[in-house]
Amino acid sequence: MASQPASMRDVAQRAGVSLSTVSRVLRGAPGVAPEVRHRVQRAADELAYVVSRNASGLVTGRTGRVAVVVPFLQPWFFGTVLAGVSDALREADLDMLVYQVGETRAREGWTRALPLRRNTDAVVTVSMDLSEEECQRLDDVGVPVVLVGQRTPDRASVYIDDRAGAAGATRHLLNLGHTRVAYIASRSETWSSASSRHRLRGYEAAMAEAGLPPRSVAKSTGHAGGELAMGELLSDHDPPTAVLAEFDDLALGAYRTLRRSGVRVPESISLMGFDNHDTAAVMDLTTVDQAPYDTGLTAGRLTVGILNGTAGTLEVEMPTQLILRQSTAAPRSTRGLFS
Amino acid sequence: MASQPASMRDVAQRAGVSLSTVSRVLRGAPGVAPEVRHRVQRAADELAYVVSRNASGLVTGRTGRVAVVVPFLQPWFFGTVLAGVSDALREADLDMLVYQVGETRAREGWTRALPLRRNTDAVVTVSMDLSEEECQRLDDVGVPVVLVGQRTPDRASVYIDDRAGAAGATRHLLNLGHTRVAYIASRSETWSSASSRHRLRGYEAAMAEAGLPPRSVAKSTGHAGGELAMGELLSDHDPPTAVLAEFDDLALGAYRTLRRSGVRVPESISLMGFDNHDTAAVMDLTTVDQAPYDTGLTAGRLTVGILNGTAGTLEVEMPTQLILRQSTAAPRSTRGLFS
DNA sequence: CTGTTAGCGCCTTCAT
DNA sequence: ATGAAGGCGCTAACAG
Repeated sequence: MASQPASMRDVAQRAGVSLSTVSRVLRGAPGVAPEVRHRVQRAADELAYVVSRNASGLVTGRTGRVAVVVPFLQPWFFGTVLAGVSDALREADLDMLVYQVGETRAREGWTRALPLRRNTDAVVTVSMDLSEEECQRLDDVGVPVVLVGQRTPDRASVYIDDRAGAAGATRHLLNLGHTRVAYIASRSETWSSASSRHRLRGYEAAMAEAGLPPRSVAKSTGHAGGELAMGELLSDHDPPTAVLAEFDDLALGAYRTLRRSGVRVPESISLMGFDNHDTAAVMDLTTVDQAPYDTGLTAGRLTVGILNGTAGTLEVEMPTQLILRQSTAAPRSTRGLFS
Repeated sequence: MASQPASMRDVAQRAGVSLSTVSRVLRGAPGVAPEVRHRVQRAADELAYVVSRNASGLVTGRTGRVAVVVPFLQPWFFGTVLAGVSDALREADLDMLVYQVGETRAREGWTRALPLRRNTDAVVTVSMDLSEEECQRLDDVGVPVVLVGQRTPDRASVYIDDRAGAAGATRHLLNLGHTRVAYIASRSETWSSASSRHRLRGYEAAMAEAGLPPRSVAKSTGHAGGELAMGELLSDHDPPTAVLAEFDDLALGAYRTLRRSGVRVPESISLMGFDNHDTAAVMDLTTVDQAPYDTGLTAGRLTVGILNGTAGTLEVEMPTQLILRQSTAAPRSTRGLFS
């Protein structure tokens, strides 16, 4: 039905007022008699009228839309961040445009390929690990940029302290009495993320602090990587009694190898992940939570704040939280703090 | 830099042509001399100019944007569907607007709350299980609606045959030689989804066909529901030797109960899920794949087709695929087809 | 093949 | 407190 959706003129006509009055009412602008305001409101409702952001944006210069750029959409993590961003934008009545960059990222100039220029009020990037040059190219679109999952000085960003999180996780294992604590890192052909580097450093720092030698393996990504890495660790001369993985996926892969080898968790080996993936809960895996939803929410609100000129701090560090489950325990042979 | 982003006029000036020529070039419209076309293109590139969809949409009546409405953004499933939709829309140079309805769904009139009216060329709903009335209200926004994960006669929709999928899964278990095959369903306080009902019916049909009595339990959703349901099944007089769960999450919960009870999978009980969730792979869970990415891709392309008036069939049924893993086997005591 | 003209629907002056 | 005019950046007819 409705071959032509109602326009502002229709509302004005129906309410018996002028266009400007309707505009004022719908925008919540002051200077309209309550009675009139009411009448217009009702006329708009009856016609199921909605302001065309297109048209209003044309004149105000604001689009009422925020672009969120993610490398991939599948992984649980991004969906969760997006949920947070979405909720925050909703509060401010902004729409969310989602761009999945994926493999095109490699290609030079993905930032140009996206029709960001005049179509967005702000850009939020999630885990994009942008170089300074890429950031500048984004600046060129002329809208505020908010970086999620990446800390960059003097830029609006929301991130976790990967280093501290990994160090805390390592200390948890050390406090249990473990002395041979190994680390499974990921390795990608294309590029190593800053987050990945920070976690490794956190582990190394905690080990150094305890005066213990670090031992880390990096095979590939995904649980395949975890499986292989754990295999290698098991063939060490003195296999570790505790293993921390860079993220849950790796830990689950490692877990699989352990199960197959008949090594019991946590009796013989304690295993820890990072991220608090859904599956970690099902598998009773001790891990580090980084609250991606909250990160998204915070980033969304920060974006809104910047747009409204009410933003305070531009750099927000989100806390990480140790989630204790059944996969870690004091080593059998050694006496730990809690045994 | 660029206090004012370049407009079409700037490009025209720089290329030494008129506005319409620039417009034609940028739109790929015919009737421009190759040489001029080239010159304009270059001018646009140099100014990093991007057409304002806002302005062009105002006159063409098309926004260049498609809204995708999902109940939630977190679950793996939706991210995967969105990835497919995103890729399809990208092919057609359309932007993707994402709306997470969440709990507001319950509230009357969520379809009004969304600024869909003049801001979108089409609406794609994912697993929204819309009532006829809700569909009609969506129709009122005056744009094509594509339903994903829901089959509704005479409406554009992309869905899987849940009934056939569940029946096939059940038959797999029957073919292995199982005769006591139970089903774990989900139960939500708020509403039962059509998909949920169809899967149950598929199971029942397959059992009936084999002349066996059905046995189903429904506790709650999530793995908690699976844990409880499996507990109940284990206390049956004649416990099942095979269990099919409505979706992987339930199956994983059930798996947890089995592990705790010392019941071995698949030696003592075969366990099957549905959906082919990430975790199912890690857990070696036999399941039914429904290729959510392909569903999204198909839905996206269908949407584009409808917008271009080149759409063929409006109802697309996506195939499901049995994924055989280690969690199902022939029953120990009975002789099955393959033992 | 190219340029000119008239709006698209709305917000913003400025008058009243 | 309200209305009338102008223009945001672009495309769709026309005219040349």
